[in-house]
Amino acid sequence: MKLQVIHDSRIQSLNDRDLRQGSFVLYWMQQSQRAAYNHALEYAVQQANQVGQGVLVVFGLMDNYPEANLRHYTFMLEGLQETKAVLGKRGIKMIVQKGHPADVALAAGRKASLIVCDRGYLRHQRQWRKKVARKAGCRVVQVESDVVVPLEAVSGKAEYAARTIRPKIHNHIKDYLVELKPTKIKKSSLQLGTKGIDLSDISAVLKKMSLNRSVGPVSHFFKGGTAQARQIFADFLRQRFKNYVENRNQPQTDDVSHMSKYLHFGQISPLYLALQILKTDKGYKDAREAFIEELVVRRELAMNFVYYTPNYDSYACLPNWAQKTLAEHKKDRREYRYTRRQLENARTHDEYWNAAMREMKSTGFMHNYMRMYWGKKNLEWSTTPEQAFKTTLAINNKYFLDGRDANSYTGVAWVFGVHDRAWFERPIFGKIRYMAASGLERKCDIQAYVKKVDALERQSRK
DNA sequence: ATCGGCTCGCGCAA
DNA sequence: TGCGCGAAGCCGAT
Repeated sequence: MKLQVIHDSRIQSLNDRDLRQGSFVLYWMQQSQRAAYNHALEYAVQQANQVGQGVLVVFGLMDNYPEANLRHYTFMLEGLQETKAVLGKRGIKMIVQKGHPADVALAAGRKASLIVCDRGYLRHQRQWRKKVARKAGCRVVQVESDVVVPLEAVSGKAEYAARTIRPKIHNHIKDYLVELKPTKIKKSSLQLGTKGIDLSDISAVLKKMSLNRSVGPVSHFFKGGTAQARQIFADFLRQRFKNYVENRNQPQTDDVSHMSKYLHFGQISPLYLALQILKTDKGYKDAREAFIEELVVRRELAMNFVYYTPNYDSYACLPNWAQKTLAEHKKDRREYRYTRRQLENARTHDEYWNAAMREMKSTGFMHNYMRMYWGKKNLEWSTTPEQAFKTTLAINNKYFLDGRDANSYTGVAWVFGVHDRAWFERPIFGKIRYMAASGLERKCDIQAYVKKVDALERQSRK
């Protein structure tokens, strides 16, 4: 049987240890929480087939995950439940165990011949993998499955802007837009004795966990899982894709893909989405290009940012020109100033901004165009830019299903000048790009957006 | 409705 | 070293 192609650039040994005479190959799943289009999983299957063993998949479910709350945990568990079931049908046992992910991986890996892990670009994700590689008694191999073009193949440094990374990505993208079909397994792992928690009742699992419950689930808007993601994306391609170019910056419409939350939890593969786009009618050339721009160029610029910028979550990550100009305007008079509480309660004088905040709280999502406006106003209405940065990131990560993503950190930093250029100097913002309510009125039907959010809020109260 | 100016720095051409 | 141009804009002039 022909092996599925996994480029060498996706595969990295994280330690120098050898394969061991164990009883299975362990796939420690953490970022890529899916059964399909998962290079780490397929690599593990290939390796297991070679030594005549099965693949055990383990996921570490942690109490009090930093900044996560009931909303995020619910969405994630909905996805994990499905992934476990789908893997089971393929003869692959998946267990979810409570504990710190690295500890769970190490414990499950004691009898493994080899540990395979997937890849994440945030600080803690990298630390966990490092720890497992250091302490494991066998070889640990990391397989990238979270971007279309592996980061190091694109660039070895923090890119300055979209325009600098764009040609570098397009130089390689063709090589990586290749199908990844499931490799047939030679030996089932379903008989392995290792026990995990029962995922059949998600609310029962959640009840027993220690976690922040201040923000409720949004399953009636967005349910977690690969099947849901595929369904939403298929609907997008069928109904909304034709409007994408015209409407993607029109917040009163819903002509967006809604994939970012599924991408964040690894429930859908960016490669799968890109390949689906290639299958669309060639007549939608502009929409195809615009979507690939968002999915690959901008998303992978965000990955590049967090990977090569150690302090991606602090104010000091901003470029010098941005910090300088904001410092020069620190003392400027602020006509409006709101506390974090006022902001979170959507109690500002600006009904457009309030609507954006309400959409975020009630659905776990905010239209992309409003995310920019929302962030820019946080900067305008905070006492200092440093405080604005902190508050914006905190609220972002609290309510968005895709909070704490590389795109969250990059999106917030963009508000303060990252990947952007200088503009006409004005109060508070200095040379940072400004956005105004009048711009919303000029460019979109912002009243219709407010009404849309009113309706969404009513729906969420039901 | 459309246009130019504003402004910084990267990366390429020379 | 010079020059073009860019993650989503604003504003005033025409």
